[in-house]
Amino acid sequence: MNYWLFKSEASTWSWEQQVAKGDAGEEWNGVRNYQARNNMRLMQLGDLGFFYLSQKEKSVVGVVEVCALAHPDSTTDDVRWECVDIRAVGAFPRPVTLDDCKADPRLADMVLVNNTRLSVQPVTADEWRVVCSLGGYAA
DNA sequence: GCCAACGTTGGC
DNA sequence: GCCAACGTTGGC
Repeated sequence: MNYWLFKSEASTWSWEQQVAKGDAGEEWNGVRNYQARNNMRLMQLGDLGFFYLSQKEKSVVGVVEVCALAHPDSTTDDVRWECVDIRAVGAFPRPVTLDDCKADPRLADMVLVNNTRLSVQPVTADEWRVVCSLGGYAA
């Protein structure tokens, strides 16, 4: 079981849209970055991830689960780009902001804090527990 | 809206 | 294979 973080802009794909897809989930398409794609190729069914909103909210707002392994991205014919499907598992009672993460010494090495531009990134088990705790989310 | 950081592209 | 130019992301 590994942990991840998926970054989205609310204006492009919001948490509400993700939740509306229900248990069937939706493919996390549109990623055009090799590092992000490679991370998705490493994902296993049942892996969990944070749903993070960039730009305005800059907060982790919920938890998602990988429900389909990496497959070709339906939004392009370019065979280089693949994506997984994810489904919403639960919302954070309290969103955890980027500032919250920066302020917590236990999250000093979190990719979110150190590589702002990577849109699909790994999260360690320790970081997972800390962020869930800050968000009042019972893992 | 600006700009820093980073990734990608393409000429050499 | 290097690197300059360019494009994009995302925090501020």
